[in-house]
Amino acid sequence: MTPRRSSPTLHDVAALAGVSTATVSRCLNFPDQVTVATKRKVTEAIRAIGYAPNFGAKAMAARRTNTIGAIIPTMENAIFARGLQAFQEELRNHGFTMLVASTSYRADIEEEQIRALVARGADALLLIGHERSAAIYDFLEAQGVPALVTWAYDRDATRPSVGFDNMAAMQNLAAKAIAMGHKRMALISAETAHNDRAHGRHMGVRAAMADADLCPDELLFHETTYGIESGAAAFEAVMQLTPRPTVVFCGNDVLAVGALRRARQLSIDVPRDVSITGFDDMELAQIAYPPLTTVHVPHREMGRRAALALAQMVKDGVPLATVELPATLVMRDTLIGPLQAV
Amino acid sequence: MTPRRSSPTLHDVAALAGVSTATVSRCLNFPDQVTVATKRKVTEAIRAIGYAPNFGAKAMAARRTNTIGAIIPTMENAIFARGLQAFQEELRNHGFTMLVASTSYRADIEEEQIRALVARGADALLLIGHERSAAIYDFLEAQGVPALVTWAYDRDATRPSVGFDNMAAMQNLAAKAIAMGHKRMALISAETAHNDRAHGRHMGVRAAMADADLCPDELLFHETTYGIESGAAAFEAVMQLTPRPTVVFCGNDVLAVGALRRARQLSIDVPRDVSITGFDDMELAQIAYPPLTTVHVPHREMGRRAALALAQMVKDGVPLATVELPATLVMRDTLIGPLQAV
DNA sequence: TACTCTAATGTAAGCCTTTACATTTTCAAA
DNA sequence: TTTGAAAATGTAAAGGCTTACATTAGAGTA
Repeated sequence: MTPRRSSPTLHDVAALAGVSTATVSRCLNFPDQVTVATKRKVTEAIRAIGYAPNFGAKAMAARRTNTIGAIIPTMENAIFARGLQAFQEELRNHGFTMLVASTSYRADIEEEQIRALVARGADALLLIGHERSAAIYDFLEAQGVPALVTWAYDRDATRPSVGFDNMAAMQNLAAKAIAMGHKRMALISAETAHNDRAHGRHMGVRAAMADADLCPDELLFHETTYGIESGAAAFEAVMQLTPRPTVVFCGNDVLAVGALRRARQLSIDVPRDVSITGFDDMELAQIAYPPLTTVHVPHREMGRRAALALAQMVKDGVPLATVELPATLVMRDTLIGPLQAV
Repeated sequence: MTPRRSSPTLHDVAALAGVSTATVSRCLNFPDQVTVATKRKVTEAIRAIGYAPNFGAKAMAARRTNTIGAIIPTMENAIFARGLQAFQEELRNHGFTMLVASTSYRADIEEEQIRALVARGADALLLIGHERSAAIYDFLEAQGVPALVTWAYDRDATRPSVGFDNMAAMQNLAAKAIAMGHKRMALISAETAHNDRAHGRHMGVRAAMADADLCPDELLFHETTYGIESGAAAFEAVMQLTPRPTVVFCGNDVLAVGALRRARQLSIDVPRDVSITGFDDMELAQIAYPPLTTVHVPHREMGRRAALALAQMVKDGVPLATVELPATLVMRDTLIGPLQAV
C-alpha cells in the first residue's frame, strides 16, 4: 500500500501564505471579508500544496454537511435517474452535494437507507412517494432532518411534496380512452402495496370508469413486478381473457414496452387489435414501435424544484411547501378507438 | 424553523452507562472487545437517550468517511446508471455509501466534481475512462485519494482499471461485418476528444479494416454529440454520401437507435438496405425495432468488481489491480451481409 | 498464594475547521 | 498630524469521536 501522507491542512496553507488559519478559512467561506492581496496569497498557497478542506472537520465545526440525500426505488432505468440529474445540478448551484441510495422498491431497504443517509450526515432528504411507516417519519423528526416527497401529489397529504397527481393523470388518460369508445379495459400495474403512485394510477382508471357509468369492478386488473419481461407476460395473460380488452393501460412505460413487444410476437396489431398506453414518457416511449401513447411526467422540473426547496430549507430555513406540477397526456400512436364489431 | 436541540453525545451515553467514552466507542465499533455486561449497559443507555453518532466528528477522528464517490458522464440514460446500481449495492455490503456526480461529458465539470467529491470526504473515487489532465491525477495523489478507472481497459495504461477493451470489442464487431462482405463502412461516433472509449471504438474499426487490407482512411467517420436526435441526423448525413455505406457502425446504442428511427422515416430498410450496429447493449437495443446488433458491455459486473476493489483498498489497503472483463458481440437483427449488386 | 499473561477498561491526545472575540491596520475626516 | 471608526486579521476555544497507551481486573499456572 502506498504510504498515505496525510494531506495538507488549513494550517499548512496558513503557514505558506503567512497568515492565520482564520484568514484562510475566511478566504474560502467569506471571500469579501478579505483583502484582494491576501486572497491572492492564499489562493496561491492552496494551489501550490493542493489543499482541500477536510470534510469531517468542516462538518463538525459548521454543524452541517451541505449534503442532501435522495432515495429512489431504482437506478436501473432512466425514470428516476433523469429527475436525479436535474436534482443534482440544481443542488450544485446552491453548494450542496447529493448522496443517492436505492431501494429496489422494498420498504425495508428504504428504511435502512434513510437511516444510513441520516447517519452519513445528510442535512435533508428527498423521498419518492408519501407511503412509509410512521416510525420512520418520527425518526426523521427526532433527528431534525427535513424530508421532501416527490413523484406524488396528494391534496390530502400532510407532508410537503413536489409532484403531480398520479390518480388525476391516469383518470384523464382513461377518460380519453372511454371517450373514444373503449369499454373493455385492462390495467397492468406495478405492485401497489407500498407504492402510492401505482395505487393512484389504479384508482384513476376506476374513477374514469365510474364517471362514465361503467362498473369499475369490470376493470381487468393485473398486478406484476417491474420489468419489460413482466409487462410482456402480463399482456399475454390479459389477452387470453374473454372477452378480450380493447385497451390495455400500463402503469408505466416499461411495462407498456413489454406489452408492445409481446403483442408483436403474438401478431396482435397495435393499435388496430388492441390499444396500449404507458405512463412516464421515458425515452423508451418514443423509441418503441409504434410510438407509445403515454403520460408525460415532469421529471426534470420535479427534480429541479425539489432541489431548490430543499436547499433553501437547509440554508435559510424556508419551510417546505407543496407544489403540484402538471402531468400531461402525450398522444402518440398506440391509442385509437376500438374497432367496431363486424 | 424548529429549534434544533443539540443531540446527545458519546459523553452523555458514557455518563449514563457509568463507563468511559472509549468503552462506548468500542461497543459501537468493536463489539467483541467488550464484556457482554457492559455492552448491555451501554446499549441500554444509547436507547434511553436516543443517541446517534455525529458524522462529522466520526469522520474526523477516524480519518475517513466510509464514502466512495462515483463520477459519471450522465445519469440521463441507463448506461452508467445500471453499473452504478451494482456499484452501490456492493459498496453497501461493505459498509460504504456512494456519492454520485455527473459531468455532462465535460472535462472541466469533471475536474470540478472530482474536487467537490474529495472535499466531501470521499475515501476513494470511481472514474470513467483514463483520459484526464495530469494535474487532476496529481491532486488525487496529493490528497491520498485512490481512484479506480472503469469502462476502459488499456494494457498500456499505468493506472488501475476495471473494464473492457473498447478497441478490441469494436474491432471484433467490425471484423465480423467485413467477414460478411461489407466494404463501404461508416462510423457514427460520439465525440472522441476527451473520451478514450469513443476513441478506442474508432480505432477498433480502423484496425479491423487494416487487418482485412481495406484502407482505414476510407472509413466514413462522422462525429456527433450524444443523443437520439444526433444519431438520426448523423445517419441521414452519412447516407447521402456516394457511394452509400452498406453498414453504419454506431459508437453507442443511443446513436444507433436514432439511426434506426431515421432509417424508418427515410424508408430505408434495415438491415436489407443498410446494416446498423450499436454498442453497450442497453435495454434500448432489445426494444428497438428491429432488435439491434450490438456489443454487450458488462455494466453490472464492472460496477460490482469496482466496488469490491475500492472497498478492500480503503478498508484493508489491498492495492487496486487492473481487471479486464469481456465485452461480447450480441448478434440480433440489424447486421447482415450486404445485398449483392444486381 | 504468588505470579504471569491476557482481556477489559480508562485516560487523554489528537483530528481540522469555524467563529467569537481580541487585536492590529487602514483610511478618511478633523 | 491626530483621531476614531471600520475593515482586516489574529488567537484560541470548542466541536464529538477514535485510538495509542496506561492501567486494572481476571484467569490460569506453578
